[in-house]
Amino acid sequence: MAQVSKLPPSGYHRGMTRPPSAALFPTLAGLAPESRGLLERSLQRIACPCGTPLVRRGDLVAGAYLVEKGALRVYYVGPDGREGTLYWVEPGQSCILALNCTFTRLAYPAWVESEGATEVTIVPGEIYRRLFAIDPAVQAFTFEVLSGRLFELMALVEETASQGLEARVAAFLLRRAKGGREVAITQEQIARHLATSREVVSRVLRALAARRLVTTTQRRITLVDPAALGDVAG
Amino acid sequence: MAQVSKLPPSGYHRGMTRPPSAALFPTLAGLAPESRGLLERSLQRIACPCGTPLVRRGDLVAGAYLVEKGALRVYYVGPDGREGTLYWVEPGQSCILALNCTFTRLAYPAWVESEGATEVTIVPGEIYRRLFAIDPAVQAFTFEVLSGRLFELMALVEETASQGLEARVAAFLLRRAKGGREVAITQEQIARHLATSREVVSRVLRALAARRLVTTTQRRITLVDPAALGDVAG
DNA sequence: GCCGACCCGTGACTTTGGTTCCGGCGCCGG
DNA sequence: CCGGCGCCGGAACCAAAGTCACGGGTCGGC
Repeated sequence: MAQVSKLPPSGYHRGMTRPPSAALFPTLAGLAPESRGLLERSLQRIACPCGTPLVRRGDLVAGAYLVEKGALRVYYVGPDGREGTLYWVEPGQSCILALNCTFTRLAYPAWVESEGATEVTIVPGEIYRRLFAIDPAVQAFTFEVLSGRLFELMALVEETASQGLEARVAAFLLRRAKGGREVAITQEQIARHLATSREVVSRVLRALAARRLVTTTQRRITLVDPAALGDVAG
Repeated sequence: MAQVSKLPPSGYHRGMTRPPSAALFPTLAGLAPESRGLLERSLQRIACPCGTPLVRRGDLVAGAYLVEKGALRVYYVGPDGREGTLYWVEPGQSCILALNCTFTRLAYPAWVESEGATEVTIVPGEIYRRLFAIDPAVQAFTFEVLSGRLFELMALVEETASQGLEARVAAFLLRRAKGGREVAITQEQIARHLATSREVVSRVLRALAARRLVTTTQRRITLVDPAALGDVAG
C-alpha cells in the first residue's frame, strides 16, 4: 500500500510476452493449439506500482485485462470529486469493462487504477474477439466474469441503498480481512472506497471501538470480534 | 398501470408457442435453420397483467426471458421492506439475470415483476445454452445485453451515491416521459423505484412545482420545463 | 349521493451523515 | 533534537432525508 501515486503511465514496465499463468487462467491454458499460438504472439504485459492510473472515464479501452498479481480497482468519481469503488479485479479475474469496450466499442464509464504492485497481461481486443468467436471455453469464461460482476453490482446497489454506513464499514472490513483479523488501510482510503469522508469513517470506527468490535491504530485496524462485526454488517 | 397486484402466478396465460417477434429479436430471426427449429419447438410464451410476480430472490431461474410487450421490473427489497428498482427489461431486451442463472446455475438475487400488460417468451435454459455455444449471433446478443446492464448498473451506483434525491427524481421523470411531457405514475410508486418514502417524494415534487418545473395531479405528473429539469438532474 | 379505498399535502420531529475546525500523535528527515 | 507531514480523534454545527401524524382530495362502485 505504498501509494506511489501520480506516477505517469510511462512508468510502466512493458513488453514481456510471458503467457498468462495457467494456474490463474485455466481457460486460456486449455485453448486449441492454433488459438494459443495466436494468443501468445499478441500478448502484452505491464507491471506497475500501487496507484498507477490505467484507465480514465471515457477512454476507449481495447483489450481484455487479465490480472496476474496485485489488483485493479474500478471506481467512479462524482461531479463533486467524491469517489467510490465499484469493484476490484483480483488475480485470476479479468477487467470486464475492458472486454465490454472490446465488443461494443463504447467508452469506458469509470476509472481504473492499480492497487498494490500489480501485473496485468493484456489481450488485444481484436484477438480476444476472435478467440471468443471460436472457443467455447473463452465464451464461458467471458460470460462468467460478466455475470459475476453483475451480481456484485446488484448487491452493491442494494447495500448502499438500504444499509447504514456503520454496516457498510463493517462489511468492508470483513471483506478486506479475508478471514484474518488485520486490515492495513488508512481511514482516508476507506472513505474513498465507500464514497464518504474521512471524519465520518473515524466516527464510525470510534463507535465500533467503543463496543469492543475493533481497535484502531495508525494505518491498521484489528477486528477484535469478527462475529459481532458480521451481525452489524447484517 | 392498472395495478392488479397480488394475483397469484396461476393467473398466467401460458403455452402459446408463437415464435419471438423478428422485428424485436433480429438475432433469433437470423438463426441457422436447424437452430431455429430447435428453438421454436421449445418456446413458451406467457402473458400476464401488471404487477404479476415472476421471480423471487433465490429462485433458480432456468431460461432466457425475451420481452415482447409491456416490461419487466427488476428490483431488490431490503431487510426493512424498502425496495428499489435495479433496471427495466423492455420489449426487444432480455432478462439477463435469467441468462445468468442459465449458465452458472446460481440463484437469482432479485425480484422480477411485470409492469403493464406484459408478454414474455421463455427460451429454456438448456436450449439457450446450446444456441449460445454454436451461434455467433446469439453470443453477440448475449454479450451486448450483459454489458449493457453492467453499464446501467454502474451508472445507477454512481447516481444513487452522488446525486441528491431531487436530481434523482428529476432524472427518473425524464426517463419515464421518454421525450413527452406526461408521466402517469403515483408518488408511492416513484418512492418505490427510488427506494425512498412517499412523503419525501411529495416534498421534492412540491419543490419542483414551486419552481414551475412540473405540475402534479393525482396519478399524473406533467413536465412543464423539461430542459430545466435536465439541469436539475445534472 | 354516499362510502370506502387510494392518493396526496403538509407540518413537526428525529436520525444520519457531511462539513468545519482544531489539536494531538507518530514517524521520518534534516 | 526539531520541524514537517501524514494520519487520527473529536466537538459543534448543518443539511438532507426518513418518520409520524393527520387531514383533506378524488374517484369508482353501490
